[in-house]
Amino acid sequence: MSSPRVRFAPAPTGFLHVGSARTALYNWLFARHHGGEMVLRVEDTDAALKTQEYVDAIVEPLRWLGLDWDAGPYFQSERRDRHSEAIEQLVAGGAAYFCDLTRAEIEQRCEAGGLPAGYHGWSRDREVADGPGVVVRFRCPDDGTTVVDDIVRGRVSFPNEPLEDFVIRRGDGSPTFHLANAVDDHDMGITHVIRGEDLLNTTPRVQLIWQALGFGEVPAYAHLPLLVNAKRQKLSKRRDDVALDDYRRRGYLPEAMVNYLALLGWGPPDEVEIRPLDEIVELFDLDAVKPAPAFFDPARLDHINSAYIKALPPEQFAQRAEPFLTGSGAAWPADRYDPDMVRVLAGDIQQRIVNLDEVAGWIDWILRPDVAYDEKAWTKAVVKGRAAAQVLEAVEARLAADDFSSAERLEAIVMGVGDELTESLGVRVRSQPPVRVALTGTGAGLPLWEPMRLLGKEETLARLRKAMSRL
RNA sequence: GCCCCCAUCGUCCAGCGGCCUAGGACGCCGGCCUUUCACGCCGGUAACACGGGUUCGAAUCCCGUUGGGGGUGCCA
Repeated sequence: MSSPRVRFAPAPTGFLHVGSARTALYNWLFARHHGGEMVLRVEDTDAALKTQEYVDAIVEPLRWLGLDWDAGPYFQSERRDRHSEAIEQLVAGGAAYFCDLTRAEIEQRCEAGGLPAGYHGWSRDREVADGPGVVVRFRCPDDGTTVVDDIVRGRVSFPNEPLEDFVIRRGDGSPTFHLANAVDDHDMGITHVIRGEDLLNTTPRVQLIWQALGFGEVPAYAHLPLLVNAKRQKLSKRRDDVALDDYRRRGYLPEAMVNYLALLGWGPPDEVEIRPLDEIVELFDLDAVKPAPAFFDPARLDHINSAYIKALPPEQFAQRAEPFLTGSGAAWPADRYDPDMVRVLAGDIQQRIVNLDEVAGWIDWILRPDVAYDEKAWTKAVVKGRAAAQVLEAVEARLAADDFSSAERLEAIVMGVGDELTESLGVRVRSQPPVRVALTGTGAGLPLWEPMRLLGKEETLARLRKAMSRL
């Protein structure tokens, strides 16, 4: 294939939808695989949406994912003159005409004529003059078929008959997206239009405009399967988690997100699903994309994210977790946070979390000045724990003589107390549970010894004494 | 209503006429490991929607049915 040129053309809605992100990714993968180019074009036919905030809401998530583009961002709203020119050309050639019927009038006529709802070509020969509030409609063929050759779906035929003469210029003079789409795709030299299946039905209109404008051969089309929720409905802002940025905030890694998104509608031939992006670029192609809708499965995303988190070197893990530990929402004094602590504990934390926002839950007991006891754990390990008081007392005494320079030695000391009491009392005594609850407040957590060393001698002894006094 | 799309384990993907008593992954279940919680490892569960064709042979091709979804705007 000779250097394709694709475009990602989102509407500015204030956030980037995961479905849009998938579309952007597939465009990007296709362009990169074939050594082509990608254009970013913001479909702001409504110019009011062209604010920095709305543009950032598209651009930043794309950058976060690691997707770049070779041209743009272009703005549809900046091409208004060119669109008007195309509309004039269509009107002059008779392919489009003016219409002054309002929504209410159209309804009235339908009712009066017993027709199904919609516009039925009434203004075609009324010779309406242009003016404020007047729209331009495209004259659709009354019969025949429009054929869309789709890379994912094969040949799709649409009868022209049910197509109404649709609006290509609104009453305020702005172009609608069908018109702008055809003109922009043509002018920008787009060779492949890759987008969601929800737009498949609009393709005949765009192609009809394309032909009427004398643009020649239409681009190749590829309509990607929709991303759906558990009920198999198209993901929607109202009922589903669709904002890509929310996933970032919840601690998903961009490389995991991109990897997962690539797998919705496509799979590598060798069945190795978790792999670096450059390998996906190499293996990806549009003709291998599956046409059926794909469920955006949070459980699977979690699995992939946890795999990426586990693979992070300690240094990097600490670095990437930092934003989740230093925010204003942190439940500890800022000066207690130490990036080196996370680096040291990285391995133990990594195997226990799915998202970066879970890091805090494993180490907050070290960072918080006070222990928050989980009463159930306290009761089980300390109140009902065998010889718990003796364990705490002995551990405190021996730890007081240690310098806390070695986690291994701390482990030997605590476990040794358990073994000795087991021997002297003749029953199995577990020393770890009461110590763990005394220090962390909970019954389960990271392997205790390294964190204990990090917590420090003074703090450790204080917490042990506090637990003893609480008994 | 009309138009369009889709249909392999619960989910995602493999299979593009014989290699399929249908493969991988997630999930789920069971076991091993483990003096916390996890990780890890091993094993198991589970699908070609249905009915007709075509063919020596169909999960794979065709038609229909059923089911699901999308579209039907002066949104994109």
